[in-house]
Amino acid sequence: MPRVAVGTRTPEGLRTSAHIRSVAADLFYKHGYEATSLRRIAKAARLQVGSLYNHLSGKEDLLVEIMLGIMDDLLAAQRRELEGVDDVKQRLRIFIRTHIRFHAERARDVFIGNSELRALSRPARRKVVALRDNYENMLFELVNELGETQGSNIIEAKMQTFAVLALGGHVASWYNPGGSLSLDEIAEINTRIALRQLGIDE
Amino acid sequence: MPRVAVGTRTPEGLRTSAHIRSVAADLFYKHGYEATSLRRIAKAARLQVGSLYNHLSGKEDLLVEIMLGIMDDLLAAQRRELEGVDDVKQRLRIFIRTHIRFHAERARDVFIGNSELRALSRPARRKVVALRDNYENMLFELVNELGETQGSNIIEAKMQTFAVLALGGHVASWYNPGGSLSLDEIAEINTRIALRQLGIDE
Amino acid sequence: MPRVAVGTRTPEGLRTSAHIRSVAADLFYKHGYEATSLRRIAKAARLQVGSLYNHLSGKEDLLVEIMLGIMDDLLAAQRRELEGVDDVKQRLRIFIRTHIRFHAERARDVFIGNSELRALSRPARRKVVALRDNYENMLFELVNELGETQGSNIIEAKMQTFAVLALGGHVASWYNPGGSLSLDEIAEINTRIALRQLGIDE
Amino acid sequence: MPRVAVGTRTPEGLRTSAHIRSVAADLFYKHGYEATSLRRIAKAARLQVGSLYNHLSGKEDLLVEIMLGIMDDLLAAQRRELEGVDDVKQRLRIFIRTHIRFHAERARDVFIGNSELRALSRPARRKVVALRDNYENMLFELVNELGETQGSNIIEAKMQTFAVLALGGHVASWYNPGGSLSLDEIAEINTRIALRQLGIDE
DNA sequence: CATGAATGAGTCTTCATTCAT
DNA sequence: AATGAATGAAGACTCATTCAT
Repeated sequence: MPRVAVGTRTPEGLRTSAHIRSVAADLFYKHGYEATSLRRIAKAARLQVGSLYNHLSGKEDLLVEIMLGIMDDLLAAQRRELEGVDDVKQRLRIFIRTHIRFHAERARDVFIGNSELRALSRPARRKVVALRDNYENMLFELVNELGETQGSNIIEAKMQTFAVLALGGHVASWYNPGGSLSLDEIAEINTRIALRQLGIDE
Repeated sequence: MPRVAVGTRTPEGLRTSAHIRSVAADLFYKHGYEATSLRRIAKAARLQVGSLYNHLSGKEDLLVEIMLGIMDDLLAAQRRELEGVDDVKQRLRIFIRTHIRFHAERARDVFIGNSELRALSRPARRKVVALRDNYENMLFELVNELGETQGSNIIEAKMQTFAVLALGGHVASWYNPGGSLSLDEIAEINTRIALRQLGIDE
Repeated sequence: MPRVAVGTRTPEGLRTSAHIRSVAADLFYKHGYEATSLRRIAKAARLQVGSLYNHLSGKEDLLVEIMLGIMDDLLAAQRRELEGVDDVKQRLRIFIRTHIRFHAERARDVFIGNSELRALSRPARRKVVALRDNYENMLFELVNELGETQGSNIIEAKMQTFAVLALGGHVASWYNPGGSLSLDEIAEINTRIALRQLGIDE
Repeated sequence: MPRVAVGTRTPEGLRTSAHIRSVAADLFYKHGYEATSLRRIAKAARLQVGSLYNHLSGKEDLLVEIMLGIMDDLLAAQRRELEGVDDVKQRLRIFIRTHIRFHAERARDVFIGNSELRALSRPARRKVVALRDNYENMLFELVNELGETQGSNIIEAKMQTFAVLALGGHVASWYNPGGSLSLDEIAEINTRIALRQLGIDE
């Protein structure tokens, strides 16, 4: 179920709507949600401020859509990649690689997602947090399973889960497509780093 | 050289001044710098907004002081702990433990320091970034030395440096003094996690 | 000459047009003209805001039509009821009863007419005021005639005219079809009250 | 207990505060509450819009203070005038005269009070309505007492109560200090009109 | 030092209206 | 006729900052 905008029925309007969202995400990424005014977004989208309201119901809309969208996509990506894989170690490897890769590929939105949770109103935050907990649990269970089948390697499951997740967030905070390392290289290296934390060093 | 506030000569004023800073840090931590108005700070400090200006020269002051202060303290802590230690592996272990411990103990300010860089004006940001680069280099060099003396363990020095630093930031983002694990336990566990990344598993 | 709307040629359109006006009057009654936006009217009429302009030339249109319409109808009602009656006292009795009854029956529009005069633009206001003066004069002359033929009863013709008219307005402000008194009873009682003011107590 | 403004402690500020309220009442009277913007009020008070907020906590404040103030004063005036008077007919006469006189003397605020009830938020409206019910009851009881002691004169107590109150409102809607009749004359004439409604014609 | 008050630019949002489709 | 989208002005309110007292 795609998250659609308010009152955009024509293809033209749909493009405008998407454009606004893209421009807004850029600005949120660069300056932060609170520091980004609708004026600025409107100007960047070459629109009057009031016109924005044909495409959204309020400033928070823009943030909520980014945050829910990124979590929807992330969960979907993991489910897709993990489908049909049974071996725990293999699932862990895939989960982490997908996690890192996604966090690099979608760095902008992922970064917003990680830094602007506070800016959400309570009900919106609840929804986002639910998805994040969901995601965190997927990894936590894998780490636990790993511990049960390979015992000695796990130091403290919760904290190691956190550490892996944090690595994704950190990659998102500095990844830049024009850098000296390719996306594949970054994914590969950081996957190995994360696996090492879990005691898997190959 | 201690970073002092504007117009705080009397001991009473010094207390007020410190109180304002503490209250401000709490609010920055909870709601973010941009989302925290001077009015809110004034109310929390039981003052009128105008009175704040007897203790600071502007809103940014509060942020700059936190950010420079935390880096000063962090660098000082590392220098103190590392003094007289020569063995690379030992130095690394100490650096990481100090890093994690500091990030838990000073979670509030460290978290602000990590999330509000964007909010700084250019000149202030430059100063803070210089200190952070400085700090990053301390670790980077240790990681490199480790690689040179123990070769095979290092995957990619820069990225592993980042990974360790990120771990501290992440600890700061969830650490809570009332939690089920003690500060020592957290420092210990996360130090082991970080060392593992670097191929040191003991 | 009936006051018709802009661009309502088809029977379907005429119904839409009337529907808008009815919905608008409801909202003006409940929240006042200034506090009622075209958006709200459109939503209540299950239309888009832009579509309203197929049926009216501007927001004021809606108000002007109500206000002129109510005065047209009121004047017409009085002329109809008074036709062929010659006796002054009898004419007065009929005028007042018709006045009260009309103000209860048409409470919604009458109330709008009394409270939103200020909201009209100057030219529109002039037209409405002319009709109201016209109406006021009908009663004023009756009161004067009464005074001339029955002398002592009139205290101050102008003010007593006002008092009677005000009674209608006040009935309109609280009349509710579902109340405990019937329309006939209300008309009867308030007619007696008004006549008493004029010294006619029977 | 006087209803005071927000944050006005200096005599200078108090004067500004009173000035704002006076200017606002004028504009509410002339154009209505909804049609009066804070911009307009600020301009009329020779202030910046933002400065208004040193003297009030929001636009509604201005309205609430007028509406509660007028009812406080009206109730106080009646209590003062009725003090020590026992005879029902005499009390009624005094109540009505005071009612009319007050409605002429304080026409501006009384008119606002009568026309802007809808504009109030629910909690504010409740407070005002409670006072109005209170006042209405004072008269209703007098009318009932009159009916009990002089039977035949009362047609329908509730409606006659309304009629008398409405007369005050109507006087307030047209009274103008520069008119041809003095305040005393207006009070006298309208008191007689109102008493006549109640069957007291002297 | 603290305060109440002022400023002017800014915040998000809503307004009536227009118009191509 | 109806719609989605645009406009530009205006809405109430908050902001960081200044300053006389």
